[in-house]
Amino acid sequence: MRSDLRHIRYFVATAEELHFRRAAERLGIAQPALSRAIQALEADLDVALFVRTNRSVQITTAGRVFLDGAREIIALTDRTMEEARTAHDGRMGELRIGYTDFAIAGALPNLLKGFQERHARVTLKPQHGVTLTQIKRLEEGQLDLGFVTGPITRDGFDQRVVQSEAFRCVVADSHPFARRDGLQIAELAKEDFVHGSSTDWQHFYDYLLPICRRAGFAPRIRQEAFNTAGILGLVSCGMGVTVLTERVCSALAPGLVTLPLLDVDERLVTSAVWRVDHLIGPARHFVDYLQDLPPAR
Amino acid sequence: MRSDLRHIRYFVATAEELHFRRAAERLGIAQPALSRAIQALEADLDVALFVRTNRSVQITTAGRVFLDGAREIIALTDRTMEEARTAHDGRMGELRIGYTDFAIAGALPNLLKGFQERHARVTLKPQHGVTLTQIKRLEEGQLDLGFVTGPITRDGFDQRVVQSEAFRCVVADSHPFARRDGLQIAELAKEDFVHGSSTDWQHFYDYLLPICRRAGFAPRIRQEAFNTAGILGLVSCGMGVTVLTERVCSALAPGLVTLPLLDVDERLVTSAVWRVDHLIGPARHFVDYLQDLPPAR
DNA sequence: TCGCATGATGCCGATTGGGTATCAATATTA
DNA sequence: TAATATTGATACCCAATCGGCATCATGCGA
Repeated sequence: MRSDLRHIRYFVATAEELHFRRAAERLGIAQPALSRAIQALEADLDVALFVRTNRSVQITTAGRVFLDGAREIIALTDRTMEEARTAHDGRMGELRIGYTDFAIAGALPNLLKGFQERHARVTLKPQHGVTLTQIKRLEEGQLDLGFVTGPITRDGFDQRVVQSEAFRCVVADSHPFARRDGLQIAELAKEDFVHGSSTDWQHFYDYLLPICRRAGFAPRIRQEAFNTAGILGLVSCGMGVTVLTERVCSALAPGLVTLPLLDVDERLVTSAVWRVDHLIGPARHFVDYLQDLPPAR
Repeated sequence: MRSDLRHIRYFVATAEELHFRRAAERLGIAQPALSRAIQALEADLDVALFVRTNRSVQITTAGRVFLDGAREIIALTDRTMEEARTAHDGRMGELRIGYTDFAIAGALPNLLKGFQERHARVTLKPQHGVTLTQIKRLEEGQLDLGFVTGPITRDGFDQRVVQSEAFRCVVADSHPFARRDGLQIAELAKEDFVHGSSTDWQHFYDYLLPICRRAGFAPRIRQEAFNTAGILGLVSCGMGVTVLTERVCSALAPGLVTLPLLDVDERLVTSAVWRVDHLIGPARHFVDYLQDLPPAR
């Protein structure tokens, strides 16, 4: 026999009443059942918790020690269950959010702030990851929500567009293009490019390549960096040019110039994505929050 | 269905393994039983704790919240049970000890100190009480051990003598008797006596009276006080004389003189007493400790 | 002495817990 | 592509546990 919460609840009532019939009434059971339950608990512990006669019930020293712990166990159990329910209905718990460089440079900070103001008991856990990594982690249940590049069409996933950005060319301020107001994409054909690492930035490259192809060239990538900050650093050193999006370019360090690509209408979309079968707890509230926002421009 | 510790243990194992067959093996039950138990727990909570396919088991946000609490509940339960056992076998817990003025002025402090050195996890709870009060509280289970005056012969009680004291007369240093080396009890016949309150000191009076009666008088009590300190205070103010015991008199304040009663052979005994049916936990260890001491002189 | 109060025990039926067998769905392998 | 393996869920059945009613044993008070 393993002692259960039932036994512990029966014990607390008996310890408080010190009278088996009254304790049984309080518990809504018959006195013999209570008598046997306490005996079973004592047998399991191999400890006398009460000294009883047919006239009186007294609690032992061990019983008093057990009573302190028993009250804590019950309180902790009730609290744990209540917190699980609260987490289930989304009012508390962790929300693991993945984000790309484009998301964190754009709409995401304000989204997180707005949501956090509405759900103070939810703990946001932002985790950087490129799009493909986020998708994998969503599948594995390691992320609740992702902010990724481009529309995602995948079974079991749903999404909502949260931002849409024009492409921009970034050059060093010493570059001949720096004094221009804008460029045609074809003018980059002979330039050295700086880009992200071939594994992590494959997804972004798959958006950039068709744009260049239409102008008759493939970007000649001479340098790779790990993230946008690294890319921009290499560009400002004159190692080449790059193409990023308007939000990433909106707060440039000195030494860099951003140029519109006048003949490029394509935009880079950032979407919030989630697994439909995992939309429970705080994630459900976040998606509700997103749906209530005006559409992204 | 009320969730039980069994469910909580099953849940923790499942949350740690994230695989029902392996968790069931670890718990020593069949996988279908585990499946059903987790479902029952989820139904009770009305919370999804896992997202399961036939390929994978993932824990939900609510599941993770519940896991934190579940681990605490199990640890607290195990600890509480262990402490109850420890208290039962006497290694820890409270020991409620009653004492008289005679006990605390005599052997008791050293006894408590000696026991405490041997049983550091036991908390001693000394509580002053006159003999009759202590007996009542032992019967009610409010005390574990008493240090009372005189031999106690009462069904269900056992005892051991811990000290034995001669009677002494105490007078103010301005009293004519103060320059004497000793007295006969009959010399007190005409004196005003200071004694304890008639209710609380009845038990002591029942020892004193036969001694005076044998010398042909009953003490003429003119003043009452609540305890020995009060009695001695009144005596030092010249309000009368008193008869106490040697230990209480051993550290007198200025203004008081102690005189042996040369023809009184009776001694006042202080005994440790306990209920035989209540000799469990730390009380048992204390009594063992007393039995190991040399007999009281 | 009798009546009452109180915890323990006996007997029985209902409910719960667990095992084996099987199913449904998916992934892997040949 | 078909066969096989894996995995959680469900069906059926039996054993164990829990709780109720009736009764017993004991002690106290009128």
